[in-house]
Amino acid sequence: MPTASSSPSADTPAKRMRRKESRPSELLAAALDLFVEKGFAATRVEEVAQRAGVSKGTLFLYFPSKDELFKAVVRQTLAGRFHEWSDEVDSFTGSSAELLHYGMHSWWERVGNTQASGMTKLMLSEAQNFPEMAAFYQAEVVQPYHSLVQRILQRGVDRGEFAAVDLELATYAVTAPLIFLAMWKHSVGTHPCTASVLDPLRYLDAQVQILLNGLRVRPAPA
Amino acid sequence: MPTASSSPSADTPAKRMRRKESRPSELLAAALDLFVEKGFAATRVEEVAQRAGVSKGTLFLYFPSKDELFKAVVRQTLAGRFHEWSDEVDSFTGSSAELLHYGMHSWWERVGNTQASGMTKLMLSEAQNFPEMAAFYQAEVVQPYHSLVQRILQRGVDRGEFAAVDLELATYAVTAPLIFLAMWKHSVGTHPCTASVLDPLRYLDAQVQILLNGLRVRPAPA
Amino acid sequence: MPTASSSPSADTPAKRMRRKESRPSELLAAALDLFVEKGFAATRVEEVAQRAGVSKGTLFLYFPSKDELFKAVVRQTLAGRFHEWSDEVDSFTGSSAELLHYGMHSWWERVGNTQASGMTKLMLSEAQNFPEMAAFYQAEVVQPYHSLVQRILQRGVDRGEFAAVDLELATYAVTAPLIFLAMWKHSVGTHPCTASVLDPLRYLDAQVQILLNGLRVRPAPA
Amino acid sequence: MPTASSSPSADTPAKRMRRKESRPSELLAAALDLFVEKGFAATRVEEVAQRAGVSKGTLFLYFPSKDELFKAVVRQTLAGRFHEWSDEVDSFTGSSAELLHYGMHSWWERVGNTQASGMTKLMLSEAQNFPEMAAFYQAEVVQPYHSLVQRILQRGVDRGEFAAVDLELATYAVTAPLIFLAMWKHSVGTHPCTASVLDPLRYLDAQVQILLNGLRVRPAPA
DNA sequence: CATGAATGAGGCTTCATTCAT
DNA sequence: CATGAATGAAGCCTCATTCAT
Repeated sequence: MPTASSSPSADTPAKRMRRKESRPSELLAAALDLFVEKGFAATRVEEVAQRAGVSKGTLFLYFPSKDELFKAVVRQTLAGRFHEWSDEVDSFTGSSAELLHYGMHSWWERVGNTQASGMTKLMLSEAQNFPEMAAFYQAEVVQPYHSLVQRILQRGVDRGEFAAVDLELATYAVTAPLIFLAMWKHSVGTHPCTASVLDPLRYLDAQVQILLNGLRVRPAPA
Repeated sequence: MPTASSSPSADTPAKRMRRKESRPSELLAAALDLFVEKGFAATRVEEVAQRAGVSKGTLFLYFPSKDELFKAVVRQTLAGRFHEWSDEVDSFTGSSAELLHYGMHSWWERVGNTQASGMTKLMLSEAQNFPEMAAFYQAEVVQPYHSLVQRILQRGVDRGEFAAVDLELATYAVTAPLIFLAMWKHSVGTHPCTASVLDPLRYLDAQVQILLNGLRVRPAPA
Repeated sequence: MPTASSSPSADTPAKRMRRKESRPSELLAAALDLFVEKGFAATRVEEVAQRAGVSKGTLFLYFPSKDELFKAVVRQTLAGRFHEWSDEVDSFTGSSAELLHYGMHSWWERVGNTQASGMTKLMLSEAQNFPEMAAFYQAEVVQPYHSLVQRILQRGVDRGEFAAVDLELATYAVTAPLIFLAMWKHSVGTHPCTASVLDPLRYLDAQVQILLNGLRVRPAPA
Repeated sequence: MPTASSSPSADTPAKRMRRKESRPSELLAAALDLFVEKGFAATRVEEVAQRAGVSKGTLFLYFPSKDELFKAVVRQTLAGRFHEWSDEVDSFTGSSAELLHYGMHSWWERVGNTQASGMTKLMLSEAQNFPEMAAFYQAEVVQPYHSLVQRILQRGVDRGEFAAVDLELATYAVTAPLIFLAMWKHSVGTHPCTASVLDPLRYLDAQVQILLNGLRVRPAPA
């Protein structure tokens, strides 16, 4: 340890360099928080930069505009998680009722109860102003999600566990409570006075039960 | 009365028409459209005025600020319709299953399938930025709605038609598809490519069925 | 009194007609009050109209613009009073010291302690923005005033009552306390906390005494 | 160090010069000029910015609003100079008559004959519209000034140089010519035709003489 | 690369002025 | 003549974006 060259002395660019790689993701995380919290228009880029610990100008080194920052947030938050979930469905060994229950609770744990669900709200709210983004969201998020749910339902039908209902409608039936929870969490759910009224987990359990009743679930044939 | 030639018919290009009586509602209608379409922040007051056929300054003769215009839209669109609906519930003579079906389809006809549902989306999206407005919405819209649904469900329970489920959760179960439809209609539903995928009426029917199954509806005791 | 034709029945234009003549002066009075109270820019024409009991449009029937209204106020308030005062000086029979005392107290009673002094303040404040008006004020008010004061002083000198001072400077010495009182009355003097600190009449008395001392007043030679 | 060629000399037309340090004072100077010249309401912030050589937005980096800019001008121009003046009074060794003469001429050199006297005019003119500002001005400018003048007069009385007059009134007698000069300089005094009529220094000399006569000045007792 | 001072288009709001009734 | 609803230019202020350092 001859010289303490690694210590961040006054002008050492070490600190900057060290974090250069992570700057975009830090900015995206800050932007996600603020967009979800305040909406797109009400969020100022300077706030995003501050929360990410950089200056306003730096943000524009990584994202050419506020619009592009928004698109990047959507892409990062929602892309590339369906592959993993699809594998889980494929390798699931329990009953389809259990799979449906597992899937919906998984969604809550991994999406609904995280900032990611804020993006759902954000897309639904601001999609109109970003047609390009809406198309992207439709193709990269809505469609994969839809397929995934349909595969779960089809599995139940194929195995004789679910009645042969209209899969399209049933998919929406699954989706509605998730949308509802996402919206609830990020709107009225943020007010303390109303926050304790709805227990999301109990609500999800009840929804699964209703859905299964609606699907006239039967035990897997022996 | 062959031709009402003296009436200032619709297409009259006359400027400076004096119609103080109808201005507020025209402005509110224009504002509703644009707020729903583009969100609060992205809507410019000049656009609202233009769509209402007046100049920017005229808007401020009737609403002291953009915020107040927004509040007025909320009031006009959502408040004060629950009294009528409450009466309908009181005087309903059919089964509670029919009442639930009727209520949800009524909502679709009178709210969901109109611009009014856009305000639901808007409130959920922008409420954070208007704490005062959020409180108003909670008190004047959410609470009355909640009470109304609970009364329907309680009626079924009291008459032995519905199982004695958790009314709070059941209310959310009723609400979720409505929220879903409202969000769907005003986001992805506006794109032609996706518009035909979901038939709201069939979806509602299916939801009612699922709910009734979930509530283990039984025929009214003979 | 055969028929009560003079009673102001519903649509009788009598009331309007009766006051048509006085409209301009009512508007000028209202404008004077408000201009003095709030300044030119901060006074809205609608306020002036309201205080005069007419509508905004009516004001523009009598004055083509807010600027012209201001000019009219200046003209009306300050024109044609010097002739009367000049006569008073001519016919004054007492000593010149008494004349100076009388003149300054007269000014307070007729100008300083009325809204007219507000115009002094107003001209001093806003003259820059109305070069034309400033010239008018200079010619129609300042010059006549100046002449009047100089005649009083000259009278004292001619009669051996005042020392033969620089009349120009002496005129300003007379003027300063009047300007001071006018400004004081319409600025800090309006606040209750400071209003009672200065008694204008005592202040004027003291000023006259100082002036007379300064002019080394001597009794008129026997 | 023959030539400082690298320094950004005065005439550099470069835009986006970064001079955070000097911006506030440049803006304050520009604002002072314009406020004095045109009044508060008639001065547009963009004018102030232009005169300071910056853009509209830059002004708002340093002052959060036009009102605050005005307050800052008042603070910088008038407050915080009384301490220095108070010291001068304490350490003055001449007669009280000389002190009075010195004080009034000092005022002319340091305030009356500078833009600072424009703020006096401005406060008197616009104070009504800024109650908060008026209170600040009263506390930070009027009161200290008043105390200072009274101390000068009291010194003369204590030393037997001045008659024991009403100090309150005497203070106003001292103040009136200063107010008069300030108003005169910034209203009619700006017009060339009238500018040469009054020589402020001679006027002040005459006023001092009148005051001293009025105070029945006597030589300091031997 | 990073900074943050500077920019200026654009939004909300006011209000003098117009004009159909 | 009188009204007051309507207009639109103009002002204050914000903030996404740029760029000299």
